[in-house]
Amino acid sequence: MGRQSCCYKQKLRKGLWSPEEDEKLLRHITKYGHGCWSSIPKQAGLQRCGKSCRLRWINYLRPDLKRGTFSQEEENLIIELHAVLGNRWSQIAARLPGRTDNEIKNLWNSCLKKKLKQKGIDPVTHKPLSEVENGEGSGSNKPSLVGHHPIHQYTSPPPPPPQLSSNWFNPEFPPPMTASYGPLYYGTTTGGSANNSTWGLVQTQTEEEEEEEEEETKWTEFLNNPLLMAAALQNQTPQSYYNIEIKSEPCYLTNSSSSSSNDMWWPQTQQQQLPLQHEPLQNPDICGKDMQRLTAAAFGHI
DNA sequence: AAACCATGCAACCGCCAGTAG
DNA sequence: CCTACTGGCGGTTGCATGGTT
Repeated sequence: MGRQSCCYKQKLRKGLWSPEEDEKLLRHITKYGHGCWSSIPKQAGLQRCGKSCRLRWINYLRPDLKRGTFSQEEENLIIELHAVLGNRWSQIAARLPGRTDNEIKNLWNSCLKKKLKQKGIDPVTHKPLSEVENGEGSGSNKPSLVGHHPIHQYTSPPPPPPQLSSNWFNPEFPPPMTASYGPLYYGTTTGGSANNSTWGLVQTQTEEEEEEEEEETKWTEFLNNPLLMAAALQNQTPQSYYNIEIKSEPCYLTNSSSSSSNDMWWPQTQQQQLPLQHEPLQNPDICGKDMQRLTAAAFGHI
């Protein structure tokens, strides 16, 4: 309410982009790279703010964007990643080549949420709705762990769950409510190939509340002890964590020292960018920046 | 045919973190 | 240290479009 946007202050254009504006921006970035976004509008002859240009480029003009409807696999992946990352759209988008965080966010809000509800799953907690309803007012004032799932669930997965990722929209999903299901976990089945890594629901042991409390203490300890975390991270296979990492922006700008007019910014191919199964684990990141800081601390970078 | 409604999507807003001066 | 600036992110809004009454 209080303050005006940058566009207002500078009397800049707002609203939908015209094809002419698109062309100007595209031509400019193609030729010079984006460099400093705030200076782009001037250089490109646009009556827009830098932020607006950046958004337009990222969400619409980028040449590596995959337009069109989401495949079933993509939808499933988004749901699975959302269970772990919560609303960290940019990190989710980093796992889906050619998709933007905005696109994914829109899909989630307009479509996937509904689908999950229809399946009886709470889109926020990813637990069965019945459980969520019952759980309310049960005296548990603990903050939701969605998007902040304890790392040990990934490093030491329980036995393979009954449901795998591809079953999200099976007619038989969700499974019969005979058991209580906790947060999603990701794990690698023992003795199998790396391809046996699966997502699934953790069966919680509601009767063991003491143990739960102990687990929570361990988790707090874990978070507060970078060395423990670092050890866990180092034990990861590339498939663990689903290769979740700090947003891996496609590299549009090469090292300025080696840049030429031809190689300065064009995006990597999708294959280079992120084949889930082949990319080595470089920046495992379950809890985003916080985790990054902690792991950095663990390795003595802080 | 017109009015109304629902939906999807593009873009804006405001906040935050990082960084340069 | 402090401040201003910038880029990035998630939440939200508003418009266009298609479907329904």
